[in-house]
Amino acid sequence: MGDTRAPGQRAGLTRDAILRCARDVLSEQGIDGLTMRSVARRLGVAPNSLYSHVAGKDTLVDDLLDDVLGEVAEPRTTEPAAGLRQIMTSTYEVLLRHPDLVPLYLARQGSRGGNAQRLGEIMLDLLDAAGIAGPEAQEARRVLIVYTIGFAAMTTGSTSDAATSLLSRDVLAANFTTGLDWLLEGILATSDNQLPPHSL
Amino acid sequence: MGDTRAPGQRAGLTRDAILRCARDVLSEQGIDGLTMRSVARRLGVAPNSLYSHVAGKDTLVDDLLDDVLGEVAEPRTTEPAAGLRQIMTSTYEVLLRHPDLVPLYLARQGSRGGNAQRLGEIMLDLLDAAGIAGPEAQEARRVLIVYTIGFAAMTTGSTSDAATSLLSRDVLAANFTTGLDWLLEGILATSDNQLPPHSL
DNA sequence: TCAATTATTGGACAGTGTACAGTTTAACCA
DNA sequence: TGGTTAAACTGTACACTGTCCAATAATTGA
Repeated sequence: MGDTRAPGQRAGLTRDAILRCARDVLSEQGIDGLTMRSVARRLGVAPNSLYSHVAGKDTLVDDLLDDVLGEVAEPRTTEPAAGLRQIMTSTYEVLLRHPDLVPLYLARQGSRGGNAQRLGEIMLDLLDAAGIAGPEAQEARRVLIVYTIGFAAMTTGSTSDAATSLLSRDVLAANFTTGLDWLLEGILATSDNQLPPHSL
Repeated sequence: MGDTRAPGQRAGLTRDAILRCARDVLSEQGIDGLTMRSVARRLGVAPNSLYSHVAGKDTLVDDLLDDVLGEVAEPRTTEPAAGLRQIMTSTYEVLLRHPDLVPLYLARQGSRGGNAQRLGEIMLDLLDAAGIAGPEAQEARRVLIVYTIGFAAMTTGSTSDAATSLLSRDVLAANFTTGLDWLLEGILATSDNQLPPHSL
């Protein structure tokens, strides 16, 4: 650790580098191990240095969560049922890829960052194409989001629970899809323009 | 605050009093305001005193969560669909009565205390009566729990979201029931002994 | 009545997020 | 090229957190 820097000497710090590092620390040390100081230490930098690139710990975590949502694939169709199933499934897969983040999403009830907003609007567009708009659309969206994050938490969490480990990821993922289809069926059934019967 | 106590003088502290007080602090000051010191201050006691009745902050919060689950009413029937609907609805209502706790349930993925265990076993019994046992029963239970807590979070959370406040609690509660029935329908349909058609 | 246990305190420690005031570097404009 | 300005980074420090330790008073039981 001989490479101490005098005040003023640049370290080449970057908002992205900090986010990446925070993600690494989180996955290696868990949520309790994620501190400004631990991130700074791993970057070989004084804790305060982070504040030149990040507003604070809360927004760091917020940014972290929203950053990951950038991995969610946009749906490749404008057909409501298929599009919604695609976007939710992609979200579910992204969450499974970052198990450590899932409890954070739950505690903060999602994310309000740019990526979250973008995905949210895509969902509203799809719902609108199904004839669902206004408050009902907002609600349907929240149902889908809660279901997806909740299910990811179920798939992901508490490996200490003996009963859980008996269930394979695949089984749970399959159940995610069937439950999602139940929800979509129910949501889209409230629409005025009914869908063609076999669209699900 | 003249009533300082010398070391050794009893304050009549109680585990239950501490839990109740912690709940009050939580609902008034939010999760960030819930500290050992704030609870102790409100009880007119030194922070360390709490450690004679509670193992630490983590278990305090755990106990708090499980304590509230004691309010959930046991189902008044052994008929699976009705019983499950009763127990989940009661849980949902209890959660709505304690909105501040909901994010904590989410972050900790439920509760592992005695009350949680009792309720969980009642659910398994009901599922068993419907011919669902083993891993499928575990999974069905988790689906129901995640759905219920998740929906409570949706009903409860983020009053800052302008769109949300347009939806009344009643509308959301009604939606909880319909979604719950979808899930029950789907879960119980996987059973071998089919239910009589109109049992839902 | 005396001993043992328990509840409570003051004081302290390590760790947290973050503000402040400096120092160096890089960027920009003459 | 040189001088000015803005930004990156540091050391130090503060208020706050959860929790341990040793001392003390009250309670309990024999």
